[in-house]
Amino acid sequence: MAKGLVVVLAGPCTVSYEGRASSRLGEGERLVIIKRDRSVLVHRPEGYEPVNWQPANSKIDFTTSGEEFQIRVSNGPELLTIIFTSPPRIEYFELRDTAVFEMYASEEDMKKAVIARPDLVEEGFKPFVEERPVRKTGRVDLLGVDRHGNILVVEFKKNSATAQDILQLKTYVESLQEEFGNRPRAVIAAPGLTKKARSMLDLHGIEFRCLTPRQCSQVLERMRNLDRYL
Amino acid sequence: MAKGLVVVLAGPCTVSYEGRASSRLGEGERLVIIKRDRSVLVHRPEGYEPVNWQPANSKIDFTTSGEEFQIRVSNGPELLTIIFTSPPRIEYFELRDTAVFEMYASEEDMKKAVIARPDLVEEGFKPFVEERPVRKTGRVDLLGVDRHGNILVVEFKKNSATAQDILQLKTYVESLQEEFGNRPRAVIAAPGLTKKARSMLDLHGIEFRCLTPRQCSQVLERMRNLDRYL
DNA sequence: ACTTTTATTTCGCCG
DNA sequence: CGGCGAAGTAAAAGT
Repeated sequence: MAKGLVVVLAGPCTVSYEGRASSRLGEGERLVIIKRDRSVLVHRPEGYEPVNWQPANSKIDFTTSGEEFQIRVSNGPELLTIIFTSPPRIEYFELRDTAVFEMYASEEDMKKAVIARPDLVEEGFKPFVEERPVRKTGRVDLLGVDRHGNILVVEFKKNSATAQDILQLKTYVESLQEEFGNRPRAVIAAPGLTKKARSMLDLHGIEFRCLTPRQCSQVLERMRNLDRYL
Repeated sequence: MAKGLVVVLAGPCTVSYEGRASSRLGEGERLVIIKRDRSVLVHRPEGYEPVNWQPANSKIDFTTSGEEFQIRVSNGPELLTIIFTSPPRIEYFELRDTAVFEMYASEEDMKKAVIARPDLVEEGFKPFVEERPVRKTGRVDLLGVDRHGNILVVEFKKNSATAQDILQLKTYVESLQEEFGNRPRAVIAAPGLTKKARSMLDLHGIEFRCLTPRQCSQVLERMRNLDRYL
């Protein structure tokens, strides 16, 4: 098996798996993808998931006996066996890929949505500063006042807020308390909370507002449609 | 899943995704797999998971502009955009696959095995009800009586039972206690226990029965062989 | 190294 | 259609 190569085999095969569970798949035509990290995927012609697989760094053995071409992929106690009942079509792909995958926080969009519709955080909320610097090296996502004139800071998270998120917001609140003379209200706006984060809310006097990136993108989409009419 | 054309494109591309979240992937060579059910997978040369994807029944549009070949895959609010910066190599695979995939040794199978051989949990155990609802939104895997006529509930886990599993079972026991008037015995049947789970057993009055998916699948296999003789 | 938590989870079942 | 639970979940983060 040459290095840096992705191999795709296509043909009629049976697949069996023994390990944490067992599975059997009778004869049919599938794609078998062998990546250069020695991970193996067996894909049927439909569905997102591979029907069987083996993770990276597996031991891969090829055997031929008569018409049959057999691939054994083992990883500790896990064994995947693919038997091609007639010779598969084989395609080789030399893939160079060094790019970094970046999952973008849509927190920017959440902020935009809340600026457009402050009631997403709380009825009567009036935001007035974005990305307000705090504590030498930090920024609070959004700062404003609530309906009673209390200062209110909002931190956005596109995934469930973690314990660390709560702690960070807490340090911001403490800094702002020193700066303003009294303690601002703090709201973490996120689609959820990890268990630990939930238990920390009361302890640090931080409030939670459930806000999903999905809601926010819908708000923004509605705004764009509205803009088109004006 | 009778017959299907699966298309594999390979070449230098950038990938972006907008939907529940957002992602960006700079230029690099990948495999793009378009299945017959209009699901799309973008695979890098390493790793089990596709870096980006779109599920079955997506809307797929192809556009060419100059050197660029663009694929837009949309599914409701989700949009995946693949831009090939130079023409990709394209391979077509006609795959016929009608076989039935069979998986053994799930939690479901553990339950089946115990119903066939209740002594796997305990001598004299008589199971009565499967998946009995409890507590508005929960279900206890198996409910029956022990040799002394005490109600006994069994929860199956195919991996080592966790602290969370113990807590869940505890809440079920408390609910059933309210419902039945006295506290049922509770057994967690799993191949093992995490350290924390072990320390919680006595505390919450829950019993542990070591039961592996392997044992269970052997029991079921023996039953199948027996059926063949009758 | 082990446990816990997350995920564009996917997938299936059941109401 | 939504909500919940299982998955050979895999992968990442916390302990």
